[in-house]
Amino acid sequence: MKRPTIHDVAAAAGVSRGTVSRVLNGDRYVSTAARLATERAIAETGYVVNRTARSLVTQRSGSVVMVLSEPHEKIFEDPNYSTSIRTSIRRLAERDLSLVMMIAGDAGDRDRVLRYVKGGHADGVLLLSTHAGDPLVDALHDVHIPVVSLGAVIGRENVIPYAACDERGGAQQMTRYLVEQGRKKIAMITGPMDTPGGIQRLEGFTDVLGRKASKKLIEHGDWTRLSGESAMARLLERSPDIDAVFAASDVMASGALTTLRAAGRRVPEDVALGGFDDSDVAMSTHPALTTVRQPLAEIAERTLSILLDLIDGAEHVPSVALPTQLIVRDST
Amino acid sequence: MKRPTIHDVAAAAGVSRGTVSRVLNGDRYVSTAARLATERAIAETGYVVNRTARSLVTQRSGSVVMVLSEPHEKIFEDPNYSTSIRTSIRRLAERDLSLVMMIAGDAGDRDRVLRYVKGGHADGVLLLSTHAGDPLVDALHDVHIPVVSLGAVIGRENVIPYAACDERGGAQQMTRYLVEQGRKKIAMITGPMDTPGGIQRLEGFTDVLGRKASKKLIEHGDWTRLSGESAMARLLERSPDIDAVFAASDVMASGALTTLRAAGRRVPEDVALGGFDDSDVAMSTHPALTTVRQPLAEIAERTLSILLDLIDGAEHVPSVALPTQLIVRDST
DNA sequence: TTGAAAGCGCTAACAC
DNA sequence: GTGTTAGCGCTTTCAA
Repeated sequence: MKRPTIHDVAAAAGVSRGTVSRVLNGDRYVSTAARLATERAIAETGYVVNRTARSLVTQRSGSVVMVLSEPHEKIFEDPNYSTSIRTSIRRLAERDLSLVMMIAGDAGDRDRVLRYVKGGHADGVLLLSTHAGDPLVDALHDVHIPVVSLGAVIGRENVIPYAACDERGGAQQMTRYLVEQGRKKIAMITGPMDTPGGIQRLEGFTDVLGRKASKKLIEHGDWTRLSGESAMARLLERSPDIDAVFAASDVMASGALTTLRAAGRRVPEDVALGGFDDSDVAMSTHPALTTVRQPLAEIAERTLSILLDLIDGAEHVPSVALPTQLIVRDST
Repeated sequence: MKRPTIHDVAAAAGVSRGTVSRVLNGDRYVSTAARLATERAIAETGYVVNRTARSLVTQRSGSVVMVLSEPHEKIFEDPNYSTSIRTSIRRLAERDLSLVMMIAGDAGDRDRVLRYVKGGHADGVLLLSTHAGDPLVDALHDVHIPVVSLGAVIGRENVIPYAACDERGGAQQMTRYLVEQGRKKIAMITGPMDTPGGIQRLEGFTDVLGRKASKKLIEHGDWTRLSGESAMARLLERSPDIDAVFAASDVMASGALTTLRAAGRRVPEDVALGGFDDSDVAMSTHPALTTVRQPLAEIAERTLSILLDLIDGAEHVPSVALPTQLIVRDST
């Protein structure tokens, strides 16, 4: 049999389609009798609203797009995505909103996202890992749709609200700790310099070290394990007497660890190694990584809250930066 | 200004809405003149089709749901998800289908998924990590919607088509290799026994070892690192003279490694350690893990192909099991 | 408090 | 080849 429509329910309940719609949407102008009859009819017929039809008239899609702006290959290499995605799905589901995932790695992808949003198929956009200068950000903003970012969008901090950890403060914690441990020559492996984690963790590093944070002691990675390995190799070649390294992510730290070990350096005896994120890998390396924990689940929660507020019509919602925590393990 | 509709385009092009619809949908009965005028009008007005309106009449949603059946907390702990999700999004986007993600951890979740699908909001369902006996599987099957699973659904192998690696063969490869290396007392840490990876990798293990695969040498984990640690501890306590361990996943192997090291066992000298998946962690442990590579990207591709064929109306599409490859590193 | 009816934007059948 | 038109299933005035 065909799927029952509001029409069938109305017939079964002996009321009009308008009334059925009213009880469906919790309108208060419905008599108890009509409501009861309708509810019974809904149960009997096994009726399920057709969101498509509803969307057509309400102009609301009932879904949110999550845009992953990382180039294809690297997406998800970062273990941090997991928590964010899980949290987003859950929070959205509570509001009966669904999560549509899109990748925006190249121009074609960005175009697809834009068409999708312009087509009115999303009530909000959740940006992940957006790099500075991404044209999609402004394009999206022009569409006048609620947009939020998990982690700041460099250069658009004031136009796209976000929730993030205190990147700079976290990096300061780690650097200060390394200094307090008596380390004299501390190097850093940063993330990409067009991401907040790349820029701000380096800022925190130089905040503490001042002029001791010389160019020679800084290398850039791209968050991958492999980039950590090679950055560490360059660092070691240039400054063999390094006695500490702060990698801007645990994954890169794990890469650096491989290089250090291959070079015959003992960790932490010869070189102390610090990571960032407190992701799963931090526990699986040997020695386990001293790292900076960022409250990922809470960041995701807050990001969603901002988006939902925006969708509910809030004009402007402030961004938030949550405190990090230094987790000392065996690598320092 | 309001978003232009097919009506505006028709007016601008000087044709009827029907004609616009025809060029939009690639109908062949359109004169070149009309087509050109329409295309120009589309460009001029910045028109984007409203999929909602289209869905309402075509009864097609233009999206596919990916259902993650893992209990909430564990989702994504498995690094294998990443590749699957990425591949799915990409393949679907090529067909202009979008990917909606839903979690089905508890009864309420399953109900939501079912309502969504029954509501006609998905043209197909992609199952991930479904456990044996999951009631959602049969419920979904009853809805008569294309359903495919990434990895077999235990107990429903013949009703839900799937793509997977040759789980059993892969486990045989590893076990045989361990035997060939001269290991005498080989233990195994399996996955959950209601998943294909849990069951079939153990089968491969016993296939090779025969009665030497005694109960004493088998422990069950749940794919997490922690479960690998504790399973290893139980194994060691029961049989201190173990000289090899085959963990059904790299993540669990990395947990086992921690326990082995804490117990003073050298890997691989005292105990050889094999994993499964060839995920990122396999390279980040020390020593790097010997493991069984499963062609994740291809498995995901094939899964999507099956689903798309089904959506295109194919009656029955055969499941596939792709060959694995033994990757020898330093842990054996 | 309720019913009737006008669309939301699009596709597809039909007539020309 | 092309225009016209009848819905797809729902919400939301407008009257009553």
